[in-house]
Amino acid sequence: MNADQILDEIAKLPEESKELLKSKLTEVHFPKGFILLRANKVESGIYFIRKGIVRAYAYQNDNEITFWFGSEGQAVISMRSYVEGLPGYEDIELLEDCELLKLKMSDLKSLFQTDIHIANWGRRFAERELIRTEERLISRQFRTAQERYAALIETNPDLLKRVQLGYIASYLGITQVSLSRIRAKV
Amino acid sequence: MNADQILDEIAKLPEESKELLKSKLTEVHFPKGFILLRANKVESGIYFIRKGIVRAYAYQNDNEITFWFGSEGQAVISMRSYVEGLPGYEDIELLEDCELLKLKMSDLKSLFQTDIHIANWGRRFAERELIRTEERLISRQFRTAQERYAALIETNPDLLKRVQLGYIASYLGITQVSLSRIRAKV
DNA sequence: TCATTTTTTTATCATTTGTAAAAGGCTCCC
DNA sequence: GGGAGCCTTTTACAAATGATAAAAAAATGA
Repeated sequence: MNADQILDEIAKLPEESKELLKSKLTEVHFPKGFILLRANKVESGIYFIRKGIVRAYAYQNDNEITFWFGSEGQAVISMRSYVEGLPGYEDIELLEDCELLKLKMSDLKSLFQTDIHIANWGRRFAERELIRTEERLISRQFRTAQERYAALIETNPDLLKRVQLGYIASYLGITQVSLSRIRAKV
Repeated sequence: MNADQILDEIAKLPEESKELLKSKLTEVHFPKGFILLRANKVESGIYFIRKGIVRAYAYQNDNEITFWFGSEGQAVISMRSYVEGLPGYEDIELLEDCELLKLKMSDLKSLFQTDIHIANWGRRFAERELIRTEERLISRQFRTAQERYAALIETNPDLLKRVQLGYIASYLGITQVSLSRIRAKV
């Protein structure tokens, strides 16, 4: 996935604004296992995934909980750092070798002040993330673990092939043993 | 709560832009029990709560699930209508007589195209809602029902006084019986 | 390829949570 | 003051999920 595709997917931009935004992107590569963002740290960058898959996780007491997966086209970002300037709660780990586009939050935020198209692009970005987050919340509140697993297979069959079941169980909010039981039933 | 307070709380606006936005607000009153937004309908308005408390709920099979409460200062909005132009999943019911400020999405969206300050205000609005939603999701994924109840008392003691426990149990993702058990323990 | 490590499944038991039904409280209105 | 209706709590039982341990399967690396 290239920069144009990623930016356009969020919201169409006039050519001039898009070039402006693209000029702030730099390509970076990191290997599988690399920790891209750190919990309890104010992060200053946003990354867009050109290739690869990542997970966000945090600790509750002593056990690690995976609560997000990102793959091609998605933005890797500590929302708390981005929106509130506070340390985030999540580590982001690369589950494959990744090609990423890096954007400094400070660059983006100055563009917001001077280019109305980019300000609206940023608005669309937040709105899309909001809808995604709301859908995850509703899925969690309304569906049983079994239904959530079925929905995941439906909407994101890739994930099952690329991510180990322990992480998926954690994402679904159940133990790996429970996920195994669910898989055995179906 | 007045319009200035509500708008400023989301993000500061230059006086001129603020007056522009305020000129699009109209005050409306509805009684307790009124259904402000309807599920499966594309909604065209945003409401800000001056006074009162409301809940969002939806149906899963035959049982109703409350998944959001809004009170003074908060925006009542079908995010799916607002962001994607699609029918929302939620009914919004007023739990008290309410004083609301109504804003047409169409008015807001044209201001986004012409006033960069309002575009950034709209961006901040989405970002703040995003953080709130993310926090609810994380609370749900990381905390037990008992911890979520304790957190609710801590951060929102008002709610307990203004909303009946059946709705709160549903919001916490447990049955009213379970909530009773939790309350008995503490 | 074989040995080692990691991941997934299976089995058992303990705990939590849900369902259904009953009882107790509270409020409102006549 | 006393019902009627709604809200909340309690109880008993059933179902689902978690914890732990161990076996089986798959992946990794020398």
